[in-house]
Order: sequence, then C-alpha cells, then structure tokens
Amino acid sequence: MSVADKELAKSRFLDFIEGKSLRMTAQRQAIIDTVFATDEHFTAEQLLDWSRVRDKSVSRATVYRTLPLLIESELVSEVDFGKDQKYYDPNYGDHPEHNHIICEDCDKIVEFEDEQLAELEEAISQKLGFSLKTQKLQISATCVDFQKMGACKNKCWALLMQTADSR
Amino acid sequence: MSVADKELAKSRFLDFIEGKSLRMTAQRQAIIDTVFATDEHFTAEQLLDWSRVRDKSVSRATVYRTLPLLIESELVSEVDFGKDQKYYDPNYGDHPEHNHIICEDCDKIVEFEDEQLAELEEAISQKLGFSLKTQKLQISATCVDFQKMGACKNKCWALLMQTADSR
DNA sequence: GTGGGTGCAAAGTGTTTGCAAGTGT
DNA sequence: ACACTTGCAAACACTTTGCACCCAC
Repeated sequence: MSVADKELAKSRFLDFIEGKSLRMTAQRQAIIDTVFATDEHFTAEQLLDWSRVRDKSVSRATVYRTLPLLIESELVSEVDFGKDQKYYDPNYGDHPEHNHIICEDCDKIVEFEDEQLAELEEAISQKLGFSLKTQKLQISATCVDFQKMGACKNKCWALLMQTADSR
Repeated sequence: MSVADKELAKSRFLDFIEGKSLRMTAQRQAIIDTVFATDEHFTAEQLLDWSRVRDKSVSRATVYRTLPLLIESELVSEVDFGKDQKYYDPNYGDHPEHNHIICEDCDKIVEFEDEQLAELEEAISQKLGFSLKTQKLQISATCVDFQKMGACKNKCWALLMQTADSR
C-alpha cells in the first residue's frame, strides 16, 4: 500500500465520518493514523498500544468503538485466523478479494488475489443455488524458510521482540 | 454421512480413546452419540443441550473437555464462520476438503468439494513459495429461498425453534 | 448549546480450570 | 487401588456497555 493510497484511505474515512455527521476527535485521529500507517494485520489490543504512542489518552473502549466504524466504511476488514482474537486487515479497501496464505510455523501472512479463483468460486456458488456475496480463502502452509531450514526468520524475530517487550 | 459411516466414526473414536488409555464414561458416550447422530454444524452450547437429552448429567465442562479430543482424533473439525462462537463440523473425517457456503440471511450451510479448486490452490501456494498444508474456503452468499422470496425457509424455522425453547 | 464522544469500571459472553468427590479399568 | 473424569463455580480473555463528564461543531 503506497503512501498515496494511505492518504486516500484516510480521506475516505473522513468523508465517511462527515457523511454520518460524526465528529473527528483527537482519539479517533490517533487511531486512524495508526491504522493507515501499517500494512500489517493487527488485533484490537495492538491497535490500542500503537495508538497510545500517538495519543496517550486513547482508551480501550474507544478503540473497540472505532473499529466498527472502520469496518462499516469498508477500509478495514475483520479476518479470522482461528486464533482467539479477531484480527483486522488495513489493506481491504484496495483489495477486497481477501485471500490469505499463512505459515503454520511463523504466522507469516501473504495476501493474494487470483482472477481464476474468483471465477471458479462464482461458478461453484451458482451451481449450488447461491448468489455469491463475499468469500474468504485461507491457506495454511509452510513458508520457504521453513522448508529449507526447518525454521522461519520471522519466528526468530517475533521471539526476539517478545523478549524485548517483557524487559 | 450414512449410518455405517457414523458407526465407523464412532468406533474410530473408541480406538482413539483406548489408544491414549482414556476412559469411556456415560457422559462421553452421550456426547459422542450426539455428535455422530447429526450432520449439522453445531456450537458447544448446542452440543451440551442435545447431549443432555441423552444424559442429563452431562455438564458444560465435560462438553468443553471432550471437544478437543474429538478434534485431535480428526473426526470433528473446528470451523469459524466469523460469528462469536466456534462451530464444529462432524463431517470432517470423510471430507477433509472442508469448504462451506453460507447463506447470509438464514445461516444455511452447504458443504462442497471441488477438484479444480484444490488444484488451483495448490498452484497458487507453490507460486508464492509455500507448501500447502490445509485450506479453508468460506463463501458468504444468499440462498435460493432468499433470492426468490426475500426470506429463507430456514430462518423461519430457526425463529420458531427459539420461541419453543424459551417457553 | 447540544448531541455525539470519551474514559472508566462494571457487565457480558464464550471458554477454561482448580478442586473435591466419583468411577472405569 | 489408582489414575482418569466429573460437576460446580470461580477464573479467564476478549469485547461491550452504562454513566457522568467532555468537547467538536
């Protein structure tokens, strides 16, 4: 997601806010700046932590109250990796196709789109008597690192970060 | 899932239990009888209710403690429809391909498999440098009822059941 | 000024767990 | 007899909500 795309997304959110005659507050500002500054998937708790770096006054409640707005405005989407918490994906606005491939070992996530896949899904839906609205494909796999070396760069890094946090 | 298949699944679970030197209790019996008596997807709470019809002494704790065994034995799988609770699928043993199409309105679920889809997923994974382990495709759609009549048979029925429950 | 927004803490919801008593093998 | 199981209720983790104060418009 380029810098220009991020700015576009942010201004689209401002339009959305205005359209519903909602207000732009410092806390919402901090939260949306945070959301549109990352390409990564995040949890509500991470979003809280990161937003607090920008504005210490952001509360957990406000994060949880802002997330539905981001989802309603279709700039962020909920994704479910079968972990306990919900994850949020800030790249949705540009790429509604929404497929993920996840490394079982290091949780590395790669997003992808595929025209042929989309067509096939449409065809299957019709055959079963449904009219496709949205779809979600998740592939669980092992990444190249793991196949070659039996371990993932990503995982080492995550462990290191965790250690740093708990200090 | 035929009656014979269900019996097979049940006996496979008994083997699994025995292999781990676990015990067959009246409560587990009631729970697995319930699981292998349905083709439907269910939640932990539904499984509790249904199991209690067979054996009133089944507790919520036992249901939650038995579900992981069913999953570990690969006879049931967890599915995530993005609702708040986890759902469980008793048809997994026979059909590990595991794709679902769900009506947005009535939550009707149809399972399907597709060879072409499986091949395409494999190809995409390779192209991205991953080695596919498992996959999960969920299509959200509207069912024929809804398209034709703006409402679903299924939904009426569910509402009726709910009313009956609360009496 | 007013209606929406906020933080806080309490309440919810679905799931897990510690414990003392019970039971299959 | 022993280790595995159970029900109960308390504990958990994540999310939502009621309330009194606050602030963007």
